[in-house]
Amino acid sequence: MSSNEQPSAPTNFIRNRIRKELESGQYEQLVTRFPPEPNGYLHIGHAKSIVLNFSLPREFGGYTNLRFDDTNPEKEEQRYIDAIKEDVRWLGYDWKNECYASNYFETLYEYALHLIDEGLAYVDEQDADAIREQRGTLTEPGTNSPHRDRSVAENRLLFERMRSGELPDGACVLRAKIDMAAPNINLRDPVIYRIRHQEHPRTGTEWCIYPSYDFAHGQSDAIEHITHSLCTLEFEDHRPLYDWLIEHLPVPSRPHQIEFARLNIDFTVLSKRRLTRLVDEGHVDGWDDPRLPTIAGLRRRGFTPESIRNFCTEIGVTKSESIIPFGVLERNLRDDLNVRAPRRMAVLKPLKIVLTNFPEGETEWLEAANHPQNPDMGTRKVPMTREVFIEQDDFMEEAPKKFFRLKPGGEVRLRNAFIIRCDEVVKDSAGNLVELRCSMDPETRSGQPGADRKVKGTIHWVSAEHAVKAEVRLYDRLFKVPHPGGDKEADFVEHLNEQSLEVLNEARLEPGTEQAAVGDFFQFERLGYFVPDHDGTPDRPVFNRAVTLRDTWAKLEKQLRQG
RNA sequence: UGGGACGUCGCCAAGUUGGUUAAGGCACGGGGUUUUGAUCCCCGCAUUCGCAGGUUCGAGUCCUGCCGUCCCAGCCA
Repeated sequence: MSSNEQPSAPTNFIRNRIRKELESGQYEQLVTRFPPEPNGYLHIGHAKSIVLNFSLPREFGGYTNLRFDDTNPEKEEQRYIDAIKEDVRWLGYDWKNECYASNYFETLYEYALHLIDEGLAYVDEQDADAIREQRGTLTEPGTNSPHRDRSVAENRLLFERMRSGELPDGACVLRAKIDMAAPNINLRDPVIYRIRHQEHPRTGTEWCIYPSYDFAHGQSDAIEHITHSLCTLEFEDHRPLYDWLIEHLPVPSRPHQIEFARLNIDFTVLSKRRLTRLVDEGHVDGWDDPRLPTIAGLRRRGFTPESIRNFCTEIGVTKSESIIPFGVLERNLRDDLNVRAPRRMAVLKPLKIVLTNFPEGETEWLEAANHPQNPDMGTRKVPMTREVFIEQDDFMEEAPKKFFRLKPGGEVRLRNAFIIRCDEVVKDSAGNLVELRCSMDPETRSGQPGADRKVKGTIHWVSAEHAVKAEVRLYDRLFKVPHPGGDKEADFVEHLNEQSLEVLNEARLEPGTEQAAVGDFFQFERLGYFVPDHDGTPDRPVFNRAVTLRDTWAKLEKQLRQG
């Protein structure tokens, strides 16, 4: 097994319901669908839906369709269709059928005609404002449209004219005739077709009328013989309409809509509207910006499909709305990469040290394990020379007692090498730290008898002569507040964290690491998990930090600072 | 003030048709191992299920009434 995926899915109300239905023989196989609208990129919230929709049939038998809900050509584009397919595949799922609501436009049109013939739909040529006013309010019933009781023949004629293209946008709509006094506003004669002279990414200019979500979704489910149409809570109020249409139309099957709570994560936004704004207004560098919770962004950041799937399974599926800490997502990445990522050494902010008793001009190749707990991952040789770089953070001139790293006169182990002592701190005339002069204890070299001598700290390093210079990008939360989208007063972009990206230009990698390709991942020991970014070039590698390691010292240090 | 839904430990979340001591994960605290202050391993962590009543031998699970939160008045999905 290449990953450490959780063995069993936790139980949830949808799974329980399906198990019971299967036991009572209500249907022979489970058919679900993942129905994105191609008007933006998929994000981690979609991943929750994807994992649910694909894992259920996988467990109980059946299959999942990928269906593009492409009923609004004003916002939909082919590039989004392509990106969505790539993201679903990357997450590890394969759909049975690639479907499009637009494939059913002709059938849907016939269904509309059927409703008209049954006296259950009518054409209304009032404008949007008039229709809105007649809809009533949350506490007052609506009033009937003056066109509500047109004859079937007239409705047919008008609807055909809508399709013919002779009418401009907004000239009229087709409405289902249900009940203007219904307490559920969705039942107050909802609009089911509107005129849109707009080229569609799939059907081109074939149509100038498009079905609304309500009219297209359930019927598409029925056409595809979807048994369970899983969607988020905000559609709960639409279920009566969903059912009404299914019951009044000659559809080939009877799907059931079940709603679950959408995913919320703190310090980020998870709505396509807001993500689109961040991209369009240039607050981030495209849909795959590593700070974004988009699938493309998470992938570029260094997240693995396994970690995202595990996360989605771990958080569960319920009807209660919750906000998951971003750290939960990060921990899932760590858990996955901890067992799989080869270890390397890299120094983010270099501090030069000279090993005064190490022979000048010489290189010693030391053996280093690629994974401390997994010998199967093998070993590699790392070069040691007289001059090496260590992390600036690993040296303190005036260190607190709990600081286990290097300090004047103190000892520390160089990972995979030997123990050194800091003999001298060299500064320039301005008092800036220039380098450290240290002596090594050759007896403590890894593999030597003296190697078991204990010192408090072990730090990572790279040979100054061999290290490869690289750019390393560190990411922090995109927003400064836990719920950027929940602020009624301020626009969410005002809460953007301007320090969410930190670019390090002086990082040094253990030689060989620069050969890595996009898709590879490493643990840079003591620092975190890093992946090559596609912005990198052979002579200028670029790495993204996906996530840090759990850092107990940082936590302790913070506590000490706060007293 | 209409309709729909939700409310179990700091964060998630199990709790079959009411039946002894309210799963599990994360976080947190303590201890052990460790050449990553990482990982890993132990141990601890809700007399209580939004609140108040009621039914019952027995209720997180049933009833009643409150309280709180979210969604709905697009020719968006």
